[in-house]
Amino acid sequence: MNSLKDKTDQILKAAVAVFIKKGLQATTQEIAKEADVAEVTLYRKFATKQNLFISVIKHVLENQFNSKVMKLADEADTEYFFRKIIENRLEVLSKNTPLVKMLISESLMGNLTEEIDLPKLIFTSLKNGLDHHFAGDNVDTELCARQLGGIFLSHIVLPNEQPFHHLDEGDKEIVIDKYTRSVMALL
Amino acid sequence: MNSLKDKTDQILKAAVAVFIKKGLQATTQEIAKEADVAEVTLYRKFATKQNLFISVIKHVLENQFNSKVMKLADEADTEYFFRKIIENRLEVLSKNTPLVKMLISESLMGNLTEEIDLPKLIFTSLKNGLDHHFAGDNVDTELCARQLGGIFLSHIVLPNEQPFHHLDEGDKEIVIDKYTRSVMALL
DNA sequence: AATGAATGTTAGTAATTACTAACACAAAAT
DNA sequence: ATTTTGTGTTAGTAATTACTAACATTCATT
Repeated sequence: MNSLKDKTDQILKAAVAVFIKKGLQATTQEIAKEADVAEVTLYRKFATKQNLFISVIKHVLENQFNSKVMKLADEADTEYFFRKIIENRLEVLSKNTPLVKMLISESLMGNLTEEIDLPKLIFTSLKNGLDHHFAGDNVDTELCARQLGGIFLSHIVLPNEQPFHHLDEGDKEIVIDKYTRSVMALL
Repeated sequence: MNSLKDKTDQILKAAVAVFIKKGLQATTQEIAKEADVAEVTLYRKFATKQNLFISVIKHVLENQFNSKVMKLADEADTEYFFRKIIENRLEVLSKNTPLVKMLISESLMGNLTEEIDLPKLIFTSLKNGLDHHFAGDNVDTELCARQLGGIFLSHIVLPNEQPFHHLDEGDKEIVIDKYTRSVMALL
């Protein structure tokens, strides 16, 4: 028999894995099995599947997608600022592609817009950083944020290997440079 | 009682509407009700829900997303070429946002990748046009296609009103111009 | 008028699934 | 030692849902 240690983390961890594979349609049965707990334990801790789902999403948003945009926004050099944002976000995204795919999918389906407006989160996180960096300047930060978001989305939605895994370091820098130039062309 | 005219179109039309709202999770009951036919009629014509779903998607892909990219690719002026692609695709997308959201969502969920690889469709449609236009030139058409795709995706996934509905014609041209410059910056 | 094709109606099956109740048990806290 | 807490087990309910069978009906064609 299992120990009596609190199973909450165990459940959350398993739920992430299962929700990534199947989205909100995943069953509590599957999750319980993956977590190696009784199904009822899951209900005792999270009451409903929907609630577990939301908990999982909040959990991963807090722990795995902390944006560096604001920290970088203090940087004086705009080109460097852009390059670093792009570099950092593509890095994070490439390590969480299945998760992000699921999040976007569920968001587009309207399965989490009430509690968590993911597109808005992405967008305003970028826009706030840009607003900070370009404070006082006459820059269309909304368009820039959209463009940056588009670059990231293209790497999630469009077909591709893990970004840059097929490139050596030199080529990778060239690509990020090009992205940077393309965003700067909006200014 | 209803006429005996073939109900196939009626069902397809209703199925589009319902699938847009609920994705593959929509029930045949809902679709039959929306189409004002008996549920069994739907099964007699499409055998399974999955099959109806695929039929619907093939139908809309053929009828509503005919790409102009190839036609424009003959255009000599690269800047004009880009501008026209962007203009046209954003126009089409803005008129089909809910549909495209559903398609992307289901694609990311893996509910249609076997039969229809939507990301690949989008990507290769763009890339083929670019390859044609830049034949012989040393241009990273893959990166360009990704960038264009990113612009379109940003308008689907990120929060925004219908693209350009809040802008007058002059502002709209400015934005498309900026997008064009940003893609040209990749060359 | 008779036939056939397309559709509707009614009824049902079998599987899934979110969620609950009741009781048993083990370990930690008191 | 007793209580409390966390968990497991078994059993179940009520709802949903893809899909089918059998038969009735209506319209168009001949």
